[in-house]
Amino acid sequence: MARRAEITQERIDRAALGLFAGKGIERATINDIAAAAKIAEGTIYRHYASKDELVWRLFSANYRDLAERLDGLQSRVGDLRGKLAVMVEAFCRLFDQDPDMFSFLLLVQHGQLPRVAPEMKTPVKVVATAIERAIQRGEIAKQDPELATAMVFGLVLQPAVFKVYGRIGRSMTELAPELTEACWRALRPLESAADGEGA
Amino acid sequence: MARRAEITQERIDRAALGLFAGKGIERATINDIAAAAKIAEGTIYRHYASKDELVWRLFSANYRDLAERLDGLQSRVGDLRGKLAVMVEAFCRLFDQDPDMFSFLLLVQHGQLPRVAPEMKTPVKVVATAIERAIQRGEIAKQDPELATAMVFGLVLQPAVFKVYGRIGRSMTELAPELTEACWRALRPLESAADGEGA
DNA sequence: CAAATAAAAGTGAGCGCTCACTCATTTATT
DNA sequence: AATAAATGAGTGAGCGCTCACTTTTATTTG
Repeated sequence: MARRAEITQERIDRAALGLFAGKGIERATINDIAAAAKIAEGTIYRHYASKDELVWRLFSANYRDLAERLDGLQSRVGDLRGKLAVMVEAFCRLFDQDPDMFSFLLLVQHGQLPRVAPEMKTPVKVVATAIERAIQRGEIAKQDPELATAMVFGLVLQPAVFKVYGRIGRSMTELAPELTEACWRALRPLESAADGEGA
Repeated sequence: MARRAEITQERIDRAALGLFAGKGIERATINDIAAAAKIAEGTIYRHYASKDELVWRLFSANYRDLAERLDGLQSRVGDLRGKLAVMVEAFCRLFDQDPDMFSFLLLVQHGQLPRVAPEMKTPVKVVATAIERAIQRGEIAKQDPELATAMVFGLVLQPAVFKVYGRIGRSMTELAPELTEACWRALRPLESAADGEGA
């Protein structure tokens, strides 16, 4: 059993995530990470071939995980309004639970996104698919689904960024209903489904 | 006359902006910048005391400039709807004109924002002030102005990010009216001002 | 005006330092 | 005893920055 190694790897991952989120990828050195994880520098290389691989694994695992989670929730609901509600809620809850992870994802996305394989499930694809179907179904107005996806992401991510900078006091979870409402209004729902669920 | 120096400085600025936007601050070396500007490495230090200062000047000058521009336009219009329209339009136009600058601003904001003096005019403050006044005036529903500001920024910036990644084909300028509309809907306008200006 | 002088701008080899990565050795697990 | 895991001093490439020197531009002088 490689129990010892597992524990060590988890310590590395946690330490790295925190440091990356706190001071950025480049400014967090392998030495910093080793110190924070209370292991030796060389040990990190028993678990990862390079710093680059560490960053990539941390990113891709968490990114895929988020996508998987959102997709699981979304698939249990029929209408886009409901899908948005559960996904925004889940995102906000996860953010409040582990802000470091989201700082990290936001921070490295620019460097790592180009690496994601085209077939990988991503949060963007999950939301985009839900929106496309809602357009076909006539639940929301006809529009560019990519633009609609971008707007939904912006509507949720930017408040998260503001929160990271301390510009917003309330927790993301508290904001979730408002954000869902805002997404819904931005997407120009057509008059047919049940309206009037706002706070 | 220091004409020569001016030209050189502009070459440095342009080269740096492009490289920073393209490969990130840390991965763009002073050597890269000098090569792209077709000058010697040491010359850069006749104009900037350090790489850090170069980054900061590039950021703060452009950031302040954007704020100034938005504020100038915004002040000529009375209602929030109109203010948003001109600001979003201007932002989109500037983005299309110089995408590198926006990639750069988006990229470095995390590192540089903590440095901005509290009294400095920023795009965020300009928009936030306009929204606060519109709430007081009863033009839009009562709500957290910081959250509203975040939503407006997300609604415009995230499509810009998508555009940078090639997920959106149309130019930002083309999208401006749609984005303004989306902001307006997200902000929950109260029924009183003239509606029906959409595309 | 040209020649002489001063000042500014540009150059690039080299320096010091940081940091990702290695490896011979030690410690823990089976 | 054998294998796996951890250690940390050591290594060298890469980078920001310096500085002695050259070239260009501006100013002064006869």
